[in-house]
Amino acid sequence: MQKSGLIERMTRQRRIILEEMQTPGRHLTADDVYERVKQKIPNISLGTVYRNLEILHQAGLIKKLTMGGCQKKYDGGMHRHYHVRCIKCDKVQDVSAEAFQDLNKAALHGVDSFEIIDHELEFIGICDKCRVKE
Amino acid sequence: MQKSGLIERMTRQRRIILEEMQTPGRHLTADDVYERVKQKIPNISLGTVYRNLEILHQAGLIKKLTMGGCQKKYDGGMHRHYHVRCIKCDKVQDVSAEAFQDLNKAALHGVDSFEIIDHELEFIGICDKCRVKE
DNA sequence: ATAGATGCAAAATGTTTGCAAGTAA
DNA sequence: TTACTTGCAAACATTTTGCATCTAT
Repeated sequence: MQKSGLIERMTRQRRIILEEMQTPGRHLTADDVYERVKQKIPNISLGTVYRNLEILHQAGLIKKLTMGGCQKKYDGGMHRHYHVRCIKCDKVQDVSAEAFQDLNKAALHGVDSFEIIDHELEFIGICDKCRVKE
Repeated sequence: MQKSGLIERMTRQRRIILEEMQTPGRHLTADDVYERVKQKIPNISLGTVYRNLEILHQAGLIKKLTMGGCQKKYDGGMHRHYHVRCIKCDKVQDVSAEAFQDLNKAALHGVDSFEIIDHELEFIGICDKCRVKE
């Protein structure tokens, strides 16, 4: 992870969303964040949460996780970890990410009760065009 | 990848969807599949496509890709490859998956014009509970 | 002062579901 | 024959957007 942009304005909403993301609770959906922030700013709108999560993500301050499903999840944490997802019931379990030469085999050591079948790996970066625009 | 179940009935719709998935075109959305299959079965419904993609996925015959965005994509291909996604514009490019000790560094060799920032890795498997049910 | 941010509500997008009719085994 | 599958349409869930107002710089 690395910084790749700066926030122009730090509004109350944005600051509190960021603070909320930096606490240990992980894998928050936009709606999770909305519910949490609402306790401090009762009239914040869900649209604002979405807009800010995207901005914070693009600034490199939080991660946007794909997590297999449709609903995106956001993670303000820094420590690297992976996930196993059950092909049948969609249950997700964390995998500690250490020394993985043979990825599938290594995953077995970080997880119990899962039969590993496959994995998906996606790199995140900035393409030429967008780098120029910055 | 591996087989992990069998299809009970092979309807015309299911067979043609599967055939369509086995051609080289990759990263098809449900709607892409719908459009293609409609050329052979004009009155097929989108719901049927969704239902069958899920069934084929659970049978281990096709992969369901997360791909970062909300829209799920399906891949009938067998050869392993990864993706780079631009954090800004969401452009996706394939990465050939060979010898990657240091994953981010290795990705650089499979891709041009991207600045790699991070990656997401997700394992897919079957959990205890679901294995028992089978 | 003003570019950017907000709240609200409506729209767009993607996916799932209930049901009556149809079909593979 | 019958349990599974289909097409259709409506329902759902999630995310995005337009706009008038507000606010951090």
